[in-house]
Amino acid sequence: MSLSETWLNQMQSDGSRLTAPRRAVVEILAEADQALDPGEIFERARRQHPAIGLVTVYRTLEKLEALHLIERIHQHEGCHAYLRAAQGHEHVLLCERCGKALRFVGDDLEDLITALEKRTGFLIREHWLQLFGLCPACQA
Amino acid sequence: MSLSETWLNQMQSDGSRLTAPRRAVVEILAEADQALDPGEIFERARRQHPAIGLVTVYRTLEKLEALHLIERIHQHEGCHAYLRAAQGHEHVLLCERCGKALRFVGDDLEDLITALEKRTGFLIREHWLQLFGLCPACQA
DNA sequence: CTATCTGCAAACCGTTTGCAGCGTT
DNA sequence: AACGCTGCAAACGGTTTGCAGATAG
Repeated sequence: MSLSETWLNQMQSDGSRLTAPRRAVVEILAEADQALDPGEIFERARRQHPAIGLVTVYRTLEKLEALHLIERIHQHEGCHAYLRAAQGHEHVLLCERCGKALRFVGDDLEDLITALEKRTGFLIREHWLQLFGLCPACQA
Repeated sequence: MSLSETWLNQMQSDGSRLTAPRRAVVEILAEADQALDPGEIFERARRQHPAIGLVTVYRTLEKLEALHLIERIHQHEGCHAYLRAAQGHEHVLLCERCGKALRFVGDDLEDLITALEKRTGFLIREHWLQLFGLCPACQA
């Protein structure tokens, strides 16, 4: 089963209806190898389903985010792009030039976190780690 | 010399003029122990200088950011708050409840980054690390 | 004296909301 | 048949811009 089918099933179990514009948005996000903002998603969705409205894109994003299937990615240029959500301890590596996004697992932070908790008295509950650079293709 | 004086000097060297509304904004940001958004800065600046306009806050933020004296902090709730810029390899630890921000130095990421570069072919040039939790006061 | 800065009002633009009709289940 | 979904248009709210007068250097 493809990722978009899985997402559609989850949406349906949640009480959502499966409509053509929604399928278009889900497919775009499930297949994307980079974070996309609402405008970009709208533009792409339009190619499959020209009648779609931007509002439907926003509403579908809201639902997908509520189900933790996608999440907002923060970058220098803005924080309005969405990507498949991290699973477990995944973080993200982004190409600064083409936007290509790669998720990776890497949790060597335990020691740092424990030391900081001791030093600052904070109780640390979450961490964000993002790496930026150039993907192989963009180094050329 | 206090931090706000240092910042004001840097602005002046850059060709900016030192005006009362600007001094108010600079002092607020230099002294803040948490990230503040334009509206919050405006509200506080107003107390010292009631005639100040929101626009001046935005324009001062722009200058301070261009001089790398402050930077935008990204949080779940939004990405519009500014904090004293990180120096060198500093990262940030934020209290989810009161917003208190602490900068810390902690760079155990070399190994992770080298391993990822080898594995993905990316050339990694930057990383963001943010920790979230509860400060000592907010744990009570 | 001159260039920069200021506050105001208006323009902007991405996002959200209200609504009447449509489509899924 | 019922309820959710759709696109449209209007509302919204934060940010930016144009401008004429004020002010730092």
